[in-house]
Amino acid sequence: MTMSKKLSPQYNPKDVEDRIYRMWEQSGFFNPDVCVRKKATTKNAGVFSMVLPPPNVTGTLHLGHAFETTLQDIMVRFHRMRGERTLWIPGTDHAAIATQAKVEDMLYKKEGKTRHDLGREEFLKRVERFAQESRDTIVHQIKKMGASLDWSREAYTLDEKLNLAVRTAFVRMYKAGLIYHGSRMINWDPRLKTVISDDEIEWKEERTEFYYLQYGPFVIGTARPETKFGDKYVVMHPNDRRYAKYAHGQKIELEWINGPITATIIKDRAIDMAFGTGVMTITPWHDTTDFDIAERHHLDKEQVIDYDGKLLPIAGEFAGIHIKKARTMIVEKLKMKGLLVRTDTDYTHRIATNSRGGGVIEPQLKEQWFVAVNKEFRMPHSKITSIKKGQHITLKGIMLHVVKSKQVEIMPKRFEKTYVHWVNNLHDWCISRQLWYGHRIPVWYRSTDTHGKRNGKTCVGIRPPQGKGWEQDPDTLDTWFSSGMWTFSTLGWPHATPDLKNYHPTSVIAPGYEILQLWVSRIILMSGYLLGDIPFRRVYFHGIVRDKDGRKFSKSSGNGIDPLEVIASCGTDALRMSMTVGIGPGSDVRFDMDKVKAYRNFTNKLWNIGRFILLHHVEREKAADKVNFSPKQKKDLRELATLVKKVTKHLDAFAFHHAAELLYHYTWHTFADKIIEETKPQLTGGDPGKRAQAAVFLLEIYATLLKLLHPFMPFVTEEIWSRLPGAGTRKKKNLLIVEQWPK
RNA sequence: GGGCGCUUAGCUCAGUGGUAGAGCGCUGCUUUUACACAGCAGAGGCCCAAGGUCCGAUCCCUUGAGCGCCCACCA
Repeated sequence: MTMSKKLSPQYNPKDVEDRIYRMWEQSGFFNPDVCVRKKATTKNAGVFSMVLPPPNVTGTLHLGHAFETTLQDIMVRFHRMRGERTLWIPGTDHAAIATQAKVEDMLYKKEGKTRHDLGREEFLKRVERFAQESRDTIVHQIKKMGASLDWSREAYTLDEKLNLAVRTAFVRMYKAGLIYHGSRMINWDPRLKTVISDDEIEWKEERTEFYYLQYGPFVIGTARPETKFGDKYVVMHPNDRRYAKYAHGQKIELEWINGPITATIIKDRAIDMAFGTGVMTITPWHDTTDFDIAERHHLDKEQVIDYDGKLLPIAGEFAGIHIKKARTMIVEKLKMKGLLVRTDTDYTHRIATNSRGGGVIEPQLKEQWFVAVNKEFRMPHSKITSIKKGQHITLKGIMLHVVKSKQVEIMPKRFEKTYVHWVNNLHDWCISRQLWYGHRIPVWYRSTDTHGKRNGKTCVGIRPPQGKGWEQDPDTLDTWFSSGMWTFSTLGWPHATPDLKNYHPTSVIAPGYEILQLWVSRIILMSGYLLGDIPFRRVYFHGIVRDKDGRKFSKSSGNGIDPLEVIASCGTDALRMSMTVGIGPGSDVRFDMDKVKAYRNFTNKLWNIGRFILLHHVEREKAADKVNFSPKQKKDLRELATLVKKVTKHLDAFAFHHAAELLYHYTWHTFADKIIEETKPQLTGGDPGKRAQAAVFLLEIYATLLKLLHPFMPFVTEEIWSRLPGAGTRKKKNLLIVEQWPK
């Protein structure tokens, strides 16, 4: 009776959660090595391993992270309780461009300075400081979610350990010819002064004017007259009868923006005869399509816009003017010269912006480092089924093969199509960035001429070369290059560590579907080449958490909710349940505080069932260890056994929403509403033996429920568990986190 | 222009080839000694539309409508 007095009629998560989490941490059970040592599992037990998709150190976590963390922790706790050697690795991502942009922004707002005012070294110190603060906040938030991560293995994508992995990867891929330095069309952000990859682009619709210009005998259409200075090729379809009298290669004299020029006729099938006038001029330096046409016909390519977004001398009187300003001026001049035929005003087109900073992307022809995805190479080693060592293959080939052959299973299945489609259309991956925060490219040059042209020696190596005069490439690597190695760099690669041997390939990875291209596919690529292996057996994609009205959470709409606020008002267990029940795999979630409250009520219900049972605990003391159950009780226990089977089956199938709902329903509407109510007369009756028998019976079911509910609601279940007397046949009492999963 | 997803109770969403489910909300009763963050009772649905397959469809197939997302170099 004494214990029950301590229990208040309302469960108060604030009194419980931090204490319980500390207890788990001190127990060491988040670490599988400790689990083996303390006999919570064995050396030869099966393995369940997973990496936490590392959050960016750009600030704080949002409800999407809470959702993601919940799903993963459910898996991890389930597998740990099943006695598997369970490892879940935490960490954070330096998120090069996002973090740098954020710090630059703050620096400018607070001090009016740019990164160049501070210099590379000082600026990086600032970024490091910011990253460290973010990392602390994030770790705190993750712990508040109850995540049972092995903090002794925490990693950061910029750790020296991971930096070695990155350099090693770069060097190996370079030597295999899979990383090359070359001049290609890239996406240039004039604001952040860096290149970004195709996948970092965010397209925005924009209404602009569409101009029809007189170009000699032709009329051409354009939305961007400010790029047209260098246009000296006019292209049309070879089958276009309207222009049959013009021959490929024919020269035409015409009056253009800044005076007379000689244009050359080009016939190319890329032209859409039905669009506009069926004729266009090309700007090969600043447009992918135009570049391809120019390549096919060996045409000149001239830069028109510089890397600050200003026009170059080729623009004559407009040189030095920013393209934003230049457009109206140029249109004005065209009008004066009578070259403007007409203007459409309701033209919408899509402009590319940098999703990490918002700058408008200007395509440029520029030298960068790339990963060649379509280049054939000999597989250096392979654990992948039906790809042999020495076999000729491409990176794209590996990426497709492991998924199509189900060595990597994508769930829900519909995302497999997205993956395959994306990989099929994959272009070479631009991995260099003109940023300061990130992994420095492990390439050194000697003797550069005054124009910055490398006419001397190049050294690509894991360590700096010996001798004088070597200068390291100033650029850094795409943040996804290092996070693409996350599943194995965190386990110690390139060293052959025990962790790598024990826990790789990982069992599952559970990111949001929006990160399929950016991250998941990159890990498969990197792991496929560098380890000749799959990085994980399963990808379980979850959806996006939206607000009550279905909008995405974002800073601009000011609808962000801090998970910690929700936890403060309803507790972590309630938040976790609300992000589990009723959410189909891969579907988006609308966050609703009312739903959290509903599960806070459930948490309280579970708590009060415990209170009630403990109230009658004294009766149980007098009972024999083993009691005989009545036929009705046996029937109830059989029903419980069925529940155990169903819940286990659903968890194995990643159907967390089903498992949670079953448990919710059984606990409340079968156990509390029916079984307990039916047992009450016996429990409060005059026969002490029967009273004790009833208490044992209820405790039997309740103990099983606490175990089943633990992955979903770890705090309240562990707390109640710690107060329960030994139930049924249990001899020694463990922490619930390592209790054996019911069979 | 391709591809994908969604359309089920007032709201948010699960779900199944055989008379429809949850949470919240709503109505009525109950301050019963675990819980009012509760209990009991209840109202509420041509499961988007039209065809087809089937003994039988909300679930499978076809077409269409509305909404949403992803991908794509239309100047």
